[in-house]
Amino acid sequence: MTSNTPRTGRRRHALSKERILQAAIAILDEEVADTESTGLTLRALMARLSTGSGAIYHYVANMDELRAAAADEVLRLSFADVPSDADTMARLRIVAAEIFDSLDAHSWVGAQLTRGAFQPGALRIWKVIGTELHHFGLTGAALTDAGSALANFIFGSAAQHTLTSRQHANGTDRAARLESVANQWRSFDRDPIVADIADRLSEHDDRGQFLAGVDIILRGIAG
Amino acid sequence: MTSNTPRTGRRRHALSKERILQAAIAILDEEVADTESTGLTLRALMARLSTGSGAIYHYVANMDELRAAAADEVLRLSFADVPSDADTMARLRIVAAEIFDSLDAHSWVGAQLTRGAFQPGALRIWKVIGTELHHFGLTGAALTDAGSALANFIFGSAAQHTLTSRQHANGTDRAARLESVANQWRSFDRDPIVADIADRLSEHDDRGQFLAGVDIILRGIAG
DNA sequence: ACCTGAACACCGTTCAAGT
DNA sequence: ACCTGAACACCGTTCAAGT
Repeated sequence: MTSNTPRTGRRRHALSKERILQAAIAILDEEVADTESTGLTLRALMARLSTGSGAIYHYVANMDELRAAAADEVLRLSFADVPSDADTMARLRIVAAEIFDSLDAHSWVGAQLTRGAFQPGALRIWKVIGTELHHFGLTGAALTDAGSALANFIFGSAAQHTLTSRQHANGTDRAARLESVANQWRSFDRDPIVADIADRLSEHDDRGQFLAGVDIILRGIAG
Repeated sequence: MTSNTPRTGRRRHALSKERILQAAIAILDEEVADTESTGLTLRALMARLSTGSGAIYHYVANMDELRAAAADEVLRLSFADVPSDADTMARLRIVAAEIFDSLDAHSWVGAQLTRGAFQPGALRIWKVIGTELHHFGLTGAALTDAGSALANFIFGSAAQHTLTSRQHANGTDRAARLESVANQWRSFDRDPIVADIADRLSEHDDRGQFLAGVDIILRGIAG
């Protein structure tokens, strides 16, 4: 950012928390292989930054905190421009769509949000929802009940969506992956209702289903 | 089950998938310490069953599959008695409450349901919800939209609830843990809306909030 | 202060060998 | 068929040592 480190022509890229965070995001974005990827690994981070473990631990408390920070960073960038003129419900719909697109572009974020311990990304989502619902006029238990309905739906959708996210392997495409999940369901349980759900799963549009869910909940809140 | 292995008076407890599953559940139920527990470990399983790794791998494909099966088993037992006379919405409320109580009694299940790969427990929940919504008269996209709203809300709530579940450490009680989470939120973000949510978090009743969320979604579906 | 890298205490999984 | 347990290829984290 600032114009120091003018020494070496090809500067040594001094380490920083910010640089580590960006490297972590880059690795996680690339890591999405057809196989169940290992995710972000300290050793992968060391290789990319060509440094040792001690250097990284000088800036980061531990790997879990780094993973949580990476997910939060992706979400932070996703709340770009919510028009202030729209009404609350319309704004919540826009925010939800932004979150979905962000999760879809970075398939690992959904899984990260429901990992143990404190997740700043989850708090970020809670905050934007809570703010809008407050503007809508809700307070107290009505606000937290409505907020938890919407936030937990988003967390659950996010975690599920990690399995079928767009940005996955180069080899297998989304349709093939959806069909494979559907087949798993069908072979695991022969019940016709499961077959029905599996049929729709393999043909269906995740984004549309997510937004339909948001609308159901907003209707339940307003109604 | 059958009356064989009559040889040794103190029978050697022949290994089986069922016995491994029960041991895994027992370990996970006990593992809930104040510290972020490691969860189920192959070596812990070996110690409890006093056997080697090869013996376990003879019955189980891998640890992830075992963890998924353990969560599914807990959920299977939770759908005890749903009265057939009640109407669909009432039955869905009862089913949701049963799921919550199950998650609350086994704090690890919530986190497990949103882990990678195929989760039979998630399919089980989808199935019971889908069946009820089908009885209600929904089909096609209306059914999957409503089902995903309810199912994903449950998955998200489950994952969040793992952090504050009743059956946790012996030392720290639920109230203290909730207060600590609330403090983490407050110190992470000074925004008054966050403080508001944190206040209610530390005093509030998870079960009531969960059921309120279910009611909001059911209202959105019916409305 | 910042960085290196060996060492440690763990993981899950495999597999030759026993019965 | 069922089980044993050493060996392997990984993890995240710590820390004495360098600059």
